[in-house]
Amino acid sequence: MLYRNTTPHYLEIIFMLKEASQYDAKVLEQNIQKFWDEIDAYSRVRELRKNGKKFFFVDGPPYTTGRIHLGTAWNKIIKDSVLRYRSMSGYHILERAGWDMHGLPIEVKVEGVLGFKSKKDIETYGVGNFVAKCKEFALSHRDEMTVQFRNLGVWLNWKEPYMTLRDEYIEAAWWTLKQAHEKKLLEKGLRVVNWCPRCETAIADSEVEYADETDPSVYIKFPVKGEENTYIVIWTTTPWTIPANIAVAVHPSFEYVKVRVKKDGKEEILIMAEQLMKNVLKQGRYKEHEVIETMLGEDLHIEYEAPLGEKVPLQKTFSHNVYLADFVTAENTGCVHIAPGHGIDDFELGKKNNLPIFCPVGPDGRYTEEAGEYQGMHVREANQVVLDDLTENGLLLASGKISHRYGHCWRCKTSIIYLATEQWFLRVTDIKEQMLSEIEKVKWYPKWAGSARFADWVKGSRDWCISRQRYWGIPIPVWICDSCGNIEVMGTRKELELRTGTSKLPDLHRPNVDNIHIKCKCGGQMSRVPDVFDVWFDSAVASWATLNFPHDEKALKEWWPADFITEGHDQTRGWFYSQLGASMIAFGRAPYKSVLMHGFTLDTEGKKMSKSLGNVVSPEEVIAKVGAESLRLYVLSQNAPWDDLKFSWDEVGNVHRMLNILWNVYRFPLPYMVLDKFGPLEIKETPTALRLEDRWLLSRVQSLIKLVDAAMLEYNLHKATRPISEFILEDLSRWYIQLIRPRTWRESNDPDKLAAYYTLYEVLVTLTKLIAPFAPHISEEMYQNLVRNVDPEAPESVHMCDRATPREEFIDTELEKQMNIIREIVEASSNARQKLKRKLRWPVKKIVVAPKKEDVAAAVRRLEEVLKEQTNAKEIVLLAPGETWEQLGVEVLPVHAALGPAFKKEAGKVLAELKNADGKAIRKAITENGSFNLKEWTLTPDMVTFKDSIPQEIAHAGFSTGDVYVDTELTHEIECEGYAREVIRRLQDMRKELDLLVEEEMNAVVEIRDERVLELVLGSKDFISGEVRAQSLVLGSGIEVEGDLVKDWDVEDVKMKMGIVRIK
RNA sequence: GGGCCCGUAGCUUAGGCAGGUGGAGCGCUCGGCUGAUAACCGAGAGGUCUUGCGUUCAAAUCGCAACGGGCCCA
Repeated sequence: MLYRNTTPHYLEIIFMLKEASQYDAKVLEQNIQKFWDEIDAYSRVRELRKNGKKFFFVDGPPYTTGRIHLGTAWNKIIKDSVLRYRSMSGYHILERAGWDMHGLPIEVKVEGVLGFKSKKDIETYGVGNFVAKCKEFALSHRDEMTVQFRNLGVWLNWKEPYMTLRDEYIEAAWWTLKQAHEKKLLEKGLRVVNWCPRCETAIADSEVEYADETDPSVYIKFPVKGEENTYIVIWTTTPWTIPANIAVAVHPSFEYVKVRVKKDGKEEILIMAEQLMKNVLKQGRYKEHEVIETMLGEDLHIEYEAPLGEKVPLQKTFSHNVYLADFVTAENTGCVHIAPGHGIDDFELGKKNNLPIFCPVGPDGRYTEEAGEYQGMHVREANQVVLDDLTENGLLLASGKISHRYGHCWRCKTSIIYLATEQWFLRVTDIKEQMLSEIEKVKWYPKWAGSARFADWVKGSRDWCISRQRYWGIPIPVWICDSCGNIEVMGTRKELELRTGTSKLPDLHRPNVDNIHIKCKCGGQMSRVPDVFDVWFDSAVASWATLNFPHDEKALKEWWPADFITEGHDQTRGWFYSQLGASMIAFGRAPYKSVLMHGFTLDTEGKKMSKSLGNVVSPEEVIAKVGAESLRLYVLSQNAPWDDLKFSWDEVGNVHRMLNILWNVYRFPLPYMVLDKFGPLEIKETPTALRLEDRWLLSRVQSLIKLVDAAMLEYNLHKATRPISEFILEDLSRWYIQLIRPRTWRESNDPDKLAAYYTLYEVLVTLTKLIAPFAPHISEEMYQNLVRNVDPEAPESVHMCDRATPREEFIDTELEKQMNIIREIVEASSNARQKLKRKLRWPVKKIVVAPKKEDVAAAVRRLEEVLKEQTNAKEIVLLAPGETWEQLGVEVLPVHAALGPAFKKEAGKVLAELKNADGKAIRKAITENGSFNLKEWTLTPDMVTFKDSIPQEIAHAGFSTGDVYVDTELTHEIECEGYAREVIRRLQDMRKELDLLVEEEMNAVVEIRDERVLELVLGSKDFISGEVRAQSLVLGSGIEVEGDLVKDWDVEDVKMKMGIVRIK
């Protein structure tokens, strides 16, 4: 790792430095993050852009439960990359990290710590004490999570995050509710809500989690009034709701039947949907049946007796009838048990028909006094008791079990129940149309996230129940008069203080605001509704709360609405929705202009990561193995952002390898540049000595910038990062670095070498800026060394630089295409070499390129030198497009099926002659004249086919637009060089084994037993000495070999013994 | 049960909107390079593009259905 000079930049700064040979991500990242802290890079970058175009981003606040997981890491990495890119593009970014800190999840955790079982325990402990514990929990977890996010290199405003527990935030929520009240969108009402009997609170639709559970599946007979032994049959999975039954619903257009059935000698008449009769009779094990009447649902006018009337006396005061409903489906019996106090559809039907909303169950899940004999029993235990009672009454037709998806409290996992309770609602159904039209104005990435998914959810949404009967949350700022029922909503702390005469509330949480009363106009006393807000309402106001509205109206005018937000697809029903709802109420428009919806992280099998499956991979684990940078680039490049990400260690490893190669590419030229005192600042103009390969790389990097910009415009982070990796691997590492190696070794200070330095430097600096948003650490490291160490005037951090922009003067797309062709030819030639087992170390006499098209020929002509070097060929022969190489023979392949019938007995002779005939002549005659005379026989085109025959020492391989022939014939010159290189490579290998420095000299002895080979190698003695830095080199056969290291070698079946000696 | 998305080589994926011979990386096998070197490079084998039906001269691509996975809802 290089020593970084962090002293103020007026001091003369040294020069580029060599880098560590190993890419150690962890050390590098820690150093860089420390460096950012030291110079306060984050704040200075924001300050630097403060005159730029405004870009307002709202961070979807993670819930402060503890550790971050891979999904939250991905989420923040996307945010960070987008914001860094925007910042480098000149935008003035406003963003605060956000924390969601209220609500049931934390209450449940704290209850767990304190060993509480119910709300009573909390009340005994004291609401103030409990709330203090919750606050402490939220704050400490926020600190832990902040560290984890920062370790990912995520730059958000961590110093001034918005927190839902702060008074300013609470006031934003209060203010918003006041708007709802003023616009008559706030309503208190009796509704059936999802209810958690453990937490004793209403739960939002969006808080209900669905999971499989096994429940009773029972068929029950309700006795029809005035008709003996006649029953209407219903089906339910919640027998505990039978004591609250008020009605039965049927579908108006289904056919219903009255069936006479017999079992155990008893006869009864059952009513059910015609199409479900078979099922019901099977369930009841009725052997005989007879349909006695058929009618439509709308004609079914029936009154029946409450099935448990004698147990629940209140039931005797209600009348029970059959009603029509469209929601009835052709399942089970086609007759639906209706308990308006315990079901949403039931409730609606009850309201419509003025039925009593009978709900004999209390908040704790126990039956109330209204339930008669069942009073005090918990509904969970009631199922069996109710079934037993029904059996006793002879009303249970069948009883079984069913496994189905059922709603649970998302935090404590208790099965929810439906209860009719008094709750506070936001009437979002009144503004649904406006919400839908706002959705269309927002830019969604991908499109379907808004037009299909979100719009669909909003269409089906109901009024939003915002009240919770809990403690740790924003208190609902509604005061009601005890005597006249008048309502007042407090919009701010100030308003509350003015209205009540109180001041110096420690904060706005419960219980501080609980015992404050207001005098009503009517003279009565007003008290606060004891409820707190649904937490989703907290985060819903984030976009203005983060701007400190309502206190700071100026900020709202300048920044709001948000330019961009991004969250996972679960937030469709969550934050995308809650924000839209609250914002429509408060401001009448969507609070965001564009939304990127991203996916979920799954395990390699594509399954959800969960603790119970044991397949969870934590961000820390990944960082510990390969560093944050690899994780960042992995999650950005692996998938399209909106697809789910199947986590794979192998792929993470590939990304890490790519970064390692980038590291190698970057540090490769440093020793040479340092040695040569290469000064990039001294080069004011593009060097004239640029080779074609230099111009090619310069052009490639400009094209890359354009690709990245185009992808970022659409938040296609995968399409931005993949081409970068490809450029690093293919263009830089595999091609350009290989091409310029000989140039960098040159010891003189010639323009050719400088041109390579210039190119590599220019490209690496550009690349540094280009990758900075995605890989902020390694790019900073490279920047500090390549730029800051050379130019004290340069911005202190790469993140303070402007984004890389394409330099048009370098673009040569023609050259890029031509280089691609050359690369294809090089690949084909190594393919061909491999066929004849001729290593690249051995030069070849010539390479013949047979192009199919002129552009291939043009590429070869233009880039001949590159081609020659990379194929290690002494000569390149280029044929005209379409031309056949004259050294290829033509093999004539006889078509026996045609020759046989034509020449009969003589066919054998013809075949024999054909073998020795001149293939080329035959092909020429056949193609030009349509026939060929072979002695006395005339050959026609149907009798022969042709194939190019390739001489033995020629290796052939095709590429997409041509063919390559490699002439592998050995000459004296080639053998000299080949063997010399074999010897050199082995001596180098031994040097390394002895840990000799690159420039360190040595003495060497090489014994070669084969006289001919010895002769060949002797001819290259000086060449070898130079390459391996040998002061003395002794070559011979039968000589004594000794030294600091002695090794036996087998070089292409020739035995050699080599010894080298370190010079002290 | 409904909505949306996804299903391509052993693994991770490109291509799909605009139909015309399916392209990578990893792994595997074989080879190369050796002044990036506890690195790097090349080649080869590997695919009924989940299944079925349809539209079309032609379907991985368009349509319908089924199956499997994910998120959301009932």
